[in-house]
Amino acid sequence: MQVDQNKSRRAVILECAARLFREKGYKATSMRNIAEAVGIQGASLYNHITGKQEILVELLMSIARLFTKEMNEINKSSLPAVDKLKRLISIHIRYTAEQTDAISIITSEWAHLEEPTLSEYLGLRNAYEEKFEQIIKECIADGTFENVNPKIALFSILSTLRWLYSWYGKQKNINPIELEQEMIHCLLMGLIKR
Amino acid sequence: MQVDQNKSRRAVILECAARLFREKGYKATSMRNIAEAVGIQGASLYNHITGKQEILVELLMSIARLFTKEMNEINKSSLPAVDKLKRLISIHIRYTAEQTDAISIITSEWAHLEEPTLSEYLGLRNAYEEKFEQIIKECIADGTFENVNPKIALFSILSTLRWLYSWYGKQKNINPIELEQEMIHCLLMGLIKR
DNA sequence: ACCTTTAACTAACGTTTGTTAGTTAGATAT
DNA sequence: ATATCTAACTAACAAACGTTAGTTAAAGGT
Repeated sequence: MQVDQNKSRRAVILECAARLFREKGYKATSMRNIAEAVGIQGASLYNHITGKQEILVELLMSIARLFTKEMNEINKSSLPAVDKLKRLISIHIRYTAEQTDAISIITSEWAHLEEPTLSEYLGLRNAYEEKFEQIIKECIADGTFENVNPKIALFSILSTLRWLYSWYGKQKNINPIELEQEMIHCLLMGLIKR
Repeated sequence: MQVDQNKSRRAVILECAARLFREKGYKATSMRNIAEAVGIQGASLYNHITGKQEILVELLMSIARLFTKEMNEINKSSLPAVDKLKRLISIHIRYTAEQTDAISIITSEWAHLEEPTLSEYLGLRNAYEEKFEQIIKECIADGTFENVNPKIALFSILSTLRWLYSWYGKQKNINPIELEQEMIHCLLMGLIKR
């Protein structure tokens, strides 16, 4: 029994599917498209996965759980709230660079999840956003931020981080460290008290 | 000949299609879905439109041309660059409120455009982004903004404005005027020299 | 040497897709 | 009154879809 090769084959399928889902979207990508990218026949995919939806679930939920875990670890720390935000920005940039395809899918294809996974995903997302907002409120409460509307600040920061993938990679002459510094500046400096 | 009713029927189809494209995506929305929303049979749609792609083209390009026109008018004015940015933010918020479905589609479904319309759309979008970036550069040149990376500032602002639709409307207790003020604050204050 | 497992294959299924063809009832124009 | 036009209908098409069934060749275990 070659568990190792089995797993790697499955990983290749997930990888190819992620790339195609990103390029064409979930619905526009057929099982035969994915199979062709892997180099096998469409029906052969079913030796490794139970169906198309399972691919989406696996790609999406693994990322969702990753961000949930990171958020929990940050909240366990005793960092000042504004440093928690900087860590979050840093994490978004890192995962966007490392797993661009999967990040792209979680941002733009989550609506194709079927129940009950859809509810599970939305639960994780809402929890993440609420914790994010809570940190922003802390920044206001401890006097670091001006008295901005926390929901608008949250939305402004999160939408930029989520759409990083569509833009990162096209810019050749930006290194990740500069990017991180500039984004912290653009996203947070408007909120910090002067 | 009832041109008026003909036009309104066509408008209803575009409206229903926009809503469905937004809710389920272009590929996941069938012609029969659209027809059902209108209250006719699928095949009857073809008395008013030439096909599914035409609906997407019409919805998308009308918005693209709208933003192109607004950008040109702003650039014709002799406003200070930072006020041009404020006008752009204002315009994005207004159209997002007025035409949420179409705005949603231009942000998330443009990739389903077929050639040659796809190239035409991307041309308009690139021109818009370049003019937007040029205004940011003006703000840096005239000393209003700090010496930030203009591409990162552009991306940060634009992604927030583009994703407004996914978020606006869920927030009951925010009026458009407050939203505009807060967004100008969140998006621009981090850039302005202190 | 024999049995089991793995992972590929071909063939086919029932459904849905976008679209076309042909028809028809009612409104409008002459 | 007759002809034309509009906008709906039913029926059907060919293609593509996700998926299932059954088969086969090779690899691994005993």
